[in-house]
Amino acid sequence: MDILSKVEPRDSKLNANEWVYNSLCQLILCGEFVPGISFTFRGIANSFGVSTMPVREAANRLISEGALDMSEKRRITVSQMTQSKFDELKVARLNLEPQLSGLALNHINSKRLNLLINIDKKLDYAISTGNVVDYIKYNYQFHFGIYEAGSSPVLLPLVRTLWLRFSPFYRVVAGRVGTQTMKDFHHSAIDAIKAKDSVALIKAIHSDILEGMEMLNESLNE
Amino acid sequence: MDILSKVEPRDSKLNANEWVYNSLCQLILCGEFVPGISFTFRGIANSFGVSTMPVREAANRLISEGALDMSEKRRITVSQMTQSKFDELKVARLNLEPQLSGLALNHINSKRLNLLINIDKKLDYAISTGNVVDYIKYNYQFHFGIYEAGSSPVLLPLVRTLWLRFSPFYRVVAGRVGTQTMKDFHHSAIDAIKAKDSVALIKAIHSDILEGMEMLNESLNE
DNA sequence: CTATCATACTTGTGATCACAAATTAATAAT
DNA sequence: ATTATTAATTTGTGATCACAAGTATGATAG
Repeated sequence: MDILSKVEPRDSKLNANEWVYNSLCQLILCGEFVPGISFTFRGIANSFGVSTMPVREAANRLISEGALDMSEKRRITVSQMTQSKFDELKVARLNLEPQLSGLALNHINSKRLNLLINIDKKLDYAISTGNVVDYIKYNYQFHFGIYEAGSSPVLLPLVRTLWLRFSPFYRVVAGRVGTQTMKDFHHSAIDAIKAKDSVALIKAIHSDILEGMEMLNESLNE
Repeated sequence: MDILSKVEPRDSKLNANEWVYNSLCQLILCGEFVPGISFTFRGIANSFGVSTMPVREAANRLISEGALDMSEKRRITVSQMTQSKFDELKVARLNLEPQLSGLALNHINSKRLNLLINIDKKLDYAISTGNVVDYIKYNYQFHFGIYEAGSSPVLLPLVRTLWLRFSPFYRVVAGRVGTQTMKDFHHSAIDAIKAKDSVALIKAIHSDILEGMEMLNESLNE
């Protein structure tokens, strides 16, 4: 697979293993990977032009975070979604992300607000043109554009692992049902941020997650 | 440091890196490590009698989970607690662990219930004799004796990372204030399990966490 | 054509080595 | 005695190698 073209070039002050880890995260979160696809250490190492060493560190980290699986047949695979995993992801997201957005609200300045508005525009455009990959990407950027405002040392990494786990599944479902049925619930979040209304923001994020996870759950049952 | 004596011997069917990881987790969760203590890859490798390779994988995983820090520029340390970390840990625990116990309740059979009752007895004894290390250990065993009943693939690993993060701090505070002021809020949890009352169990776990974290928070501010 | 088994190849794991960067020890200078 | 400078040592990182265990390939027999 041609990975390097979809990945940011290596920053010289970044360790090789961090570069590989960040790149794999980006690929997962932006919906480039599909559940079930499998890799090998040597294969990834070849794609990135590094030795297997930094790949082992990056991939093992993603395995421990639940984003990748080490199959019993000596292959690294993108985790498949199951009903029980999904139910727990929903519980975790609904309990953590609204809280996290509430903590971040005070740190959202006007510059970041404009950024969010801009991302949301691109999101709307992706929906109207049926661009699934862009939809996944900008939806991610919108949520973490909020969450990352306050640099929460515990909740933010936690929530990131949740997204790493469901993003590949998200990609598949979005690709199947298309973007026509997708709605954009981010406007009420933006309004809440403008009004600096913490309760309203928490509520907006909560219903956004609920709506999205409902949609995913329907696809899981058929 | 003499590590091997406090750690389970290596299971032959376990990879070296898993053995090291599990052992380090056990040491952290049972309060054997104190925040600020520092290691090196080669030092740990020597203690375990393995090469640096499996230690790197184990320690890097713990670093990515927030239990250890790669601090300054070349030392692995047990993370120090800060107020913001603590506040987020409290939020995360209160939002995840009660839910997790609720999911696990249906999978607690009478055998496991007896195990929990037994652990709680040891916990009471540790409190009355002022044995801080045992208190930390049995408190952990009690909570995860509940949580692990239902093998939750998402919430359980998540909650484990939370415990990895606050356990060393817990150890310090408990050592300072002693066990005299500690109360045992587990009886109401046991009653709820006996009655198979999900709501009551969730409430019991919630107040147990709240009480414990309140105690920790006081020590953080002085 | 199918099934069985031996062979060749690939994989993750762990050990070892090279190396630059950082820390520590040692020495010299004031 | 204290500081500045240099040498020695230790550290994490990444590459490479050996190896057992898995997978794919292909030959052989029925």
